[in-house]
Amino acid sequence: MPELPEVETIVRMLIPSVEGKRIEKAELRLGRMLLDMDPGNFSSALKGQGVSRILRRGKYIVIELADCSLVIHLGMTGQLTFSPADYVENAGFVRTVTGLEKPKGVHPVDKHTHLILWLENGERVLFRDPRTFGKIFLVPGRDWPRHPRLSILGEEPLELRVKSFLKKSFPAASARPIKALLLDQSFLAGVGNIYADEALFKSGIHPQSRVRDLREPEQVRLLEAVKEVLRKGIRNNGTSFSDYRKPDGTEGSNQERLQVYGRGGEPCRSCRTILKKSLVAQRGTVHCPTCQGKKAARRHS
DNA sequence: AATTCGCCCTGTCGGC
DNA sequence: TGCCGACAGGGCGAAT
Repeated sequence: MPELPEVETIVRMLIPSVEGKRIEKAELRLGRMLLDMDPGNFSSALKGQGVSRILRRGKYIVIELADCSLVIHLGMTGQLTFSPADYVENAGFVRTVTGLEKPKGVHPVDKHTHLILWLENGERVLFRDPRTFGKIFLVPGRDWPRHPRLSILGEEPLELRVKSFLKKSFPAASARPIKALLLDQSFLAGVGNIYADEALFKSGIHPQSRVRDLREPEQVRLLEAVKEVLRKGIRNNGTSFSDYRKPDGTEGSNQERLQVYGRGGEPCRSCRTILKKSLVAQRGTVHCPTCQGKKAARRHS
């Protein structure tokens, strides 16, 4: 599922090929992906607009245009790809510098392709989402930070200073499991199930620990771990555990470097204990009973 | 007021 | 082999 590192990777890779270009036509193929707007109005609002800036806020992709902003959330299985002018739809083979090859990368337009932004010269931005948990909406001008979906977002994990953030925003009396807090987008914007489990493992904290039971050193360790696993995710171009793809259609590589997510029943890479899968805050959760137990907490202090 | 629950959706996988 | 239920889960609005 696309979380902060995946969305950041997509944005960084889209910028060089899309910023500064003009949208000739917007083709919305599944109306219910669009929020609060008539699909016809949407297409006419986008037509002819230049892309001035592409950025990320939490897990949202913001595409600023001349007089409105197109906001996209990829949900669980959303993909945003760039299809170059010479991309051949459904071609069995394409001619490349090394000869005839099957086209790689960008997924052809299929029944899961819900939005096509046609740029000049036949270039396209494709939004594809098999499970349709994604969302598309339009915000007037550059006012997207005040849109209800974005205004509730907490701080950007990679921009905050840990100590002052904790002082200001850590709900020290909360009885919630710490993992629920990490997933709460009004606390931190952009952390999802993968990086929450990875950060808890890295800091040696049990996902079910109550927020109020974490002492300051643990809080600091956890937030530093969040930043580290997110930066590592970005370095590796995101985690292609299932559907996530980069804008060129290829996979990231962070899935090869995960310590716990998706590894329930396998041995811990650190201590060989069998990793335990459970349900925490209604989310599938994997942790190491040894590295993230009470004894581990003492070991870290 | 804080927290949990139910729902949306479809491809994939394991069991029989 | 084929069918079917379980599962994956982000975020919102309702329920507790």
